[in-house]
Amino acid sequence: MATIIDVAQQAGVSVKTVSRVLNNESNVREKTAERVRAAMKALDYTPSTAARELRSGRSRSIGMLFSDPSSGFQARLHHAALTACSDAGYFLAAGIFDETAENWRRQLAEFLARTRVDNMVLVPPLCDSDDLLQELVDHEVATVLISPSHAPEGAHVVRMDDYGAAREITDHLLALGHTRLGHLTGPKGHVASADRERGFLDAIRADGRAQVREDWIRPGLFRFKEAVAAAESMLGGVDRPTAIFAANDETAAAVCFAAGRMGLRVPDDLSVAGFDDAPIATTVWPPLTTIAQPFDAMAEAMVTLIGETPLQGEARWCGKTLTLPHALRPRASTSAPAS
Amino acid sequence: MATIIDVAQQAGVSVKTVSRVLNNESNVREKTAERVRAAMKALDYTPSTAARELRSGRSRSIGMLFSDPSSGFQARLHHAALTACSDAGYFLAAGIFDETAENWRRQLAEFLARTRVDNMVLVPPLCDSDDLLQELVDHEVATVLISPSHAPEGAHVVRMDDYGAAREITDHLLALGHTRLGHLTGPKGHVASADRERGFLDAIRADGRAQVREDWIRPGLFRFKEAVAAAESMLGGVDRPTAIFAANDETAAAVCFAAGRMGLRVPDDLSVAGFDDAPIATTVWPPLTTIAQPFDAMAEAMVTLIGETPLQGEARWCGKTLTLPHALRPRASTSAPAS
DNA sequence: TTGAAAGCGATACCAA
DNA sequence: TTGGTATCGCTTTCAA
Repeated sequence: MATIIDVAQQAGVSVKTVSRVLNNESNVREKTAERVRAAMKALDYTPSTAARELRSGRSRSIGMLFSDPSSGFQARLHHAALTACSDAGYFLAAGIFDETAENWRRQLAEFLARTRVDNMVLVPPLCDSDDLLQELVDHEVATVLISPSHAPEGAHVVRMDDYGAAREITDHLLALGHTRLGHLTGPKGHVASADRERGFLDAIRADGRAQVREDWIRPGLFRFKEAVAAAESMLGGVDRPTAIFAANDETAAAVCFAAGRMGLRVPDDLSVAGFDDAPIATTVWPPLTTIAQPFDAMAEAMVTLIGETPLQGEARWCGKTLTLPHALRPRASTSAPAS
Repeated sequence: MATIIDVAQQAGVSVKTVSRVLNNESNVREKTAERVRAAMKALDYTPSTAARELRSGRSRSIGMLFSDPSSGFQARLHHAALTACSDAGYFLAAGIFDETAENWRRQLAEFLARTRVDNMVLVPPLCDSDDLLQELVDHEVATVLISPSHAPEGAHVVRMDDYGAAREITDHLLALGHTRLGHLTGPKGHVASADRERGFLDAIRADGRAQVREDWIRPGLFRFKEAVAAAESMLGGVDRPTAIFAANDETAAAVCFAAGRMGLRVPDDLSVAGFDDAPIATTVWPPLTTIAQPFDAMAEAMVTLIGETPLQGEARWCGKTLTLPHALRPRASTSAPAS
């Protein structure tokens, strides 16, 4: 494997000049830089990460902590982060972290010592732990929070607009002609699903034609079983909604399940919309109309933010908030109501 | 952060001795080693990965390539690998790899150059690409294959016993008293699901009481929609199975869905069993009886194998095959048939 | 704008 | 069983 010395010889310059080109330092004549780049390509040169890290003290790794990597949300974010890091030449150092463990501070210290990252990404629900963030600040680790409930000082935030997305998907149902709309909410205390409920309500009120029916807003709690029960009680009588928006895709699938059990066909007799564009949205039949969270864009934004964050100084702790655009995915589970 | 020199001074020995302790070399007097370990603990010393990698040329990273990280199987393996690596002090360098891309060789070379791993783990379906394995051998990268269709020369294999697991879950249904058993197969060419079908058939034949009914063995193809159709045609007549074993959990969920639509209750009117213990197995209601793949054990085995693999020499290419025990997870979706 | 030399923190080789 | 010293590939410092 070629080293920086080989490149320097090939290009007829000093190693320092090669290093300058490698780090995009400005004070290199363009012609020289060109020659160096050609030499790199000719020798198929890749700089040694180990050597760079050793000497510079800074690592090309970004830390990412998961509390429950089997959760679909975290897994998808993980994947997106992997891709984004790989594209930007970073390394993703993922770790499992148990925030409820007695010795979590020690766990964290070990992770930091082993990986030597100086940037960290926290995904829900870890991103809402102020203690954890404080500990990271104490370790001088700059942090990006993904979709936190609130935006604390001293951390960057990357999020999507749950409220706006919920309005949009509700508007989609209204535009199809539905005026009898039900909603399955998420768990209490889950800020994103509170936003989704608000979006649902505001969309209906803004539209004017439909009415908010308190008994058609029920807890789905993000759980299949509870959602089936809620949907069944909502769909039981003759006076029932023609469309239901569930706060996530699992509970939307549960609505389809309940509808099937009651002899209602989706979407002919009942339109169903979900949220997240989780794998289940396209495994069930019919596939679910839903909101795709901008995982890829979030991951890219996070890498960009980290790239812009200086290694030290005041500016390191100036948090920015980025809100990324989601996408409505209309699929076969929603259609105009039967007249 | 403390360095090896600090530790050496604190312990009153040379750096080389500290290095020996660090690497568990045998030729250190136990008393000296003890003193060194005490010094390490006192100084809260963590060796610099960068320096170790730079000097030794070997990396503490294990590469893992995914073709589709959103697949549940790959995601769960990824998680398990993450935990196992973290426990064993390795780093997991995960990468997205597109085996169908024109320039896959270049992709691979870049991954290897950037990560400098000398051990790689391949998960399905990548683990069945002989070209990829050959390329890794050419790059001197020792490889562990997870659940490959066949065991090629020059790679370790870690797998589970799909055939035995299918027999076991079928025996579970037989033991409950079912004699009318249906099966939803996976896609053609998917070796694991062919094994599952064989296990199903052999269990029935060995039992003797039940009979194999060709028309109760239908393609589920691992897809919800197809599985719903297959289940509906199987359950349509009065002459229908009292239990169905689906080759994975998604299609087992589809069977529940179809049953609900036809007014059959699970498990009272129909027992349903799946395979994989995927998230959907516990999201749907009732939760599915299924087979848990030994992801954690596989990941640990993979790390152990890699730890035992020498860095060079003939022994590096002697493949071992490890078959790990699965677990039957009896849940509410199966019960004795109504008499 | 460019280069020479020192050194990051560990391991390897050879010597004691 | 132990220690001294060169060295891995790069960045940093200082000088030209």
